[in-house]
Amino acid sequence: MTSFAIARATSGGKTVSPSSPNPVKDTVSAEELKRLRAFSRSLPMALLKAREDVMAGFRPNLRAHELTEQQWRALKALAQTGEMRAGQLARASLISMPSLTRILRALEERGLILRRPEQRDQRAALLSLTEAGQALVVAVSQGAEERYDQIIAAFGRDRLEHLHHLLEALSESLPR
Amino acid sequence: MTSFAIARATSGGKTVSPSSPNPVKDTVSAEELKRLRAFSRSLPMALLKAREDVMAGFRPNLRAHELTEQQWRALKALAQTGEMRAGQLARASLISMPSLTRILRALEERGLILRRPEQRDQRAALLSLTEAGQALVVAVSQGAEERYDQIIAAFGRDRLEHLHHLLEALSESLPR
DNA sequence: AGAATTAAGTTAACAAGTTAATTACTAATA
DNA sequence: TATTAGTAATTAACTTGTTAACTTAATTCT
Repeated sequence: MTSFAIARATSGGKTVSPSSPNPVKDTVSAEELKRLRAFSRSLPMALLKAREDVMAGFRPNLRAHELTEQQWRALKALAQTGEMRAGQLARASLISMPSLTRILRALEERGLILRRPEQRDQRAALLSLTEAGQALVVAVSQGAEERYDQIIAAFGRDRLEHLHHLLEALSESLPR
Repeated sequence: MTSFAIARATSGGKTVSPSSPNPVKDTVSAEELKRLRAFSRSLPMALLKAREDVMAGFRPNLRAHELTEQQWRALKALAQTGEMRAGQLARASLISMPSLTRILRALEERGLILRRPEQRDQRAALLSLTEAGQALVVAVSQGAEERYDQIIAAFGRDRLEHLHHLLEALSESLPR
């Protein structure tokens, strides 16, 4: 409705009409704006929306255990790999080092993880789950698997597998 | 391939050996922990990683224009749809209302958007791009399209299309 | 060995996500 | 009409993402 159309300085359209009080500007017509790539074809948006929709089903379970999504990712990675350094954990859980520092502080205060210095490299610290941390991971995992069953039932196991493969191929095909 | 049986801490493991000084606890063996769903099969993680990898190619362009990712999403949605209310914009750009409030404040201070009250509903405000905002969207879009060309070249147009369809189907198939 | 360089983590500052509470207005109902 | 319920947007409090600067320890180089 609203036409934010004015004049187009760059393209060869008609010149500013004599009655126009404004000089030529870098303005864009509404038509031009709508010719831009639609949001529906934005890959980052599509990935974000899919992730939001999927996570919506997991959040209640995490909340019930007083865990944020990122805290859960860190615990899960430690459970799967065992004792590891902060840098490793950051890469495994897709959490940046500054965020991880804060998250580990919270998990440590809750008694879910342990840190112990490494002999070889005094800069590094080795991280691992406490028994309470291990028990929590198991408990949360049970709830999470139920959600996975829902997703598989609704979306189909084969399509889910296919999606995983496509996503992996996408990441690998991208430069960098 | 991988078997995704859940580790069951509560059920039938062996009982505490007589030599064990500890009473029965909710402990979990390392074996059990590693039987948990692998991160590689976590759909939220796969979507997050793919999105990160894709966005990595867009960020330099955004930074060059002093825009955060979310500011860009808001501007882009306004460009595509035209004047709209905050609630609409929040849904279109996948930004929560509290975040959007802050983002709009920043964009307004930079002179990229306008707000005007709506007659019918005095609570609502109508948002639109200023001419500067329109020009910025066009400029950023040009850089973004170059990245899309890279992605298509590396991943393939047909696979990209296929991925879009799968993601849409996933969102629609999920409950809620 | 001593100086410069590199690496692992932390801290700082600001933007954004999440949940809950609030404000201001509109719609619905008695 | 007055009361109640609902809606749009903002604010508040806390956690996380992002970039850059900084600290400390290990490595390299002369």
